[in-house]
Amino acid sequence: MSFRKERKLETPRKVQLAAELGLDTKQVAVWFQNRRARYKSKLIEEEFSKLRAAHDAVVVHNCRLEAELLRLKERLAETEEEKNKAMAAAAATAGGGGGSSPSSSSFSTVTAMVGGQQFGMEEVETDLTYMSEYAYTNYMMDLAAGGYLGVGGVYDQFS
DNA sequence: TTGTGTTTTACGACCTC
DNA sequence: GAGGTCGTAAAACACAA
Repeated sequence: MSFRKERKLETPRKVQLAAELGLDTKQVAVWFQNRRARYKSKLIEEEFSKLRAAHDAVVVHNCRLEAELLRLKERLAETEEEKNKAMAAAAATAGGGGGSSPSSSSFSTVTAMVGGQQFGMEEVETDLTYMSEYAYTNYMMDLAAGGYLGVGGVYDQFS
């Protein structure tokens, strides 16, 4: 009860407590030292738990962002393919009669929203260059198999 | 009963004021 | 020098097998 009120003891209080408990003042002092140590380690443990939870949430969020990026990359590739086909068809039907300029193609206006920010095709392409396909593949395979490794497992793969 | 893990008590080494 | 933290040994305790 005394420890709840005061983490450290003044000498008069220590002497008083020792007298009340029928103990040596040294025992009271040592008890408070040990009690402070336990209290401190408990606080550290709680702080660690909070940090770990925050960290795990960030890892999961990162996985989702990477998955979203890969989906965009795939969509980009499909769009590019359609664009090339359309341009080839246009060139074939024009038959050298002078068609429209390639730069006027509607495909050049394709954009994507990532994290609330709008990117043009080239920007998305550049960002996608840096993403980890390995991490994404493992993450999606785990989800598909119903054997999601948990945050720790995913984290291990990233680290 | 016993092996094992956890908690409590006590101490020495070192640090700070 | 008094009193603090830190690391650790030993005793006490809890509990599953």
